[in-house]
Amino acid sequence: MPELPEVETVARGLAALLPAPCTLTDVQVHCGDLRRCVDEEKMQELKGQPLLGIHRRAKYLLFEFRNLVLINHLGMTGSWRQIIPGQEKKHDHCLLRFSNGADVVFNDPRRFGILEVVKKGTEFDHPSLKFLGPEPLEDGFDAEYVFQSTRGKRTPIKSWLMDQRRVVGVGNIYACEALFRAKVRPQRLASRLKRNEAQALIKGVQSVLKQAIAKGGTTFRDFKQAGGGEGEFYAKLAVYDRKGKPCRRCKTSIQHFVIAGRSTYWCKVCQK
DNA sequence: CAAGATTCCTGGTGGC
DNA sequence: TGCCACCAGGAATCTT
Repeated sequence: MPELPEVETVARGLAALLPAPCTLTDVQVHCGDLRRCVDEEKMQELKGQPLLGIHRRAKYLLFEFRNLVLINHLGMTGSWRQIIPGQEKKHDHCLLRFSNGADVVFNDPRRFGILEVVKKGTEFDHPSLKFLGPEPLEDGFDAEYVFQSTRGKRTPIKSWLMDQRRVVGVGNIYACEALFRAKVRPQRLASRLKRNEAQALIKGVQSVLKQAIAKGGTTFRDFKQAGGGEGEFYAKLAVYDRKGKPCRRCKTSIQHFVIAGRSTYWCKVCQK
């Protein structure tokens, strides 16, 4: 599922397909019924705009054009791929044609994705982006921040980690993996996190995200890179989707239960 | 007010 | 083999 490493991988893949200078020459919205209905008129305003860059903020992709920004969220099953005309598939929602000859298509079977055009400069005022927490791989996500902002929070640390207002980009898979690396049980209340554990958690989050980016993300069922390739981090997972399998550290059987409706995996020996 | 539950959606899977 | 219940989960919305 697209979390930070997967979205970063897609951003890099698209940037490679669409190097500057590159202008959007055509927009086709085939089926705009995503989580929020795609505003086709606004999408058409992108036509003729030079593409200046493709960036990631949290789990959002930002296509920066001269005057406008296309905000895209992959949801659960969103993917971009390059096609040659006539190669459209089921669940292709939108096609972007560029002056370098590249046609890229957004496909999303489960339709949890978002495509929205906003004026450049207003993208971070968008309700979906306005209240996002710090990037986990940038300054601001440090032990002091984690320790202070978990005080008084009577929610499991795993839920805290997945709350995009606290820190962005961490979803179910990497929350499980980061907590394993930090040796902290996912069900521990955030308020009970000690200072040294906050430090360990940061290290766990950052190390797993960096390694996953290096492997092109994790393909679990759906995720595809911009080129259609699969992420190779699945083989490196320590706990996620490993119920009953031996812990890579201590050989104890990996446990599975549900926290806040989300599948959770952990080692009862390694994590305290 | 915060935190948990529910909702959206489709394809893949496992059980019978 | 066919059918069907169930599961996957990011984020918005609802409920407690």
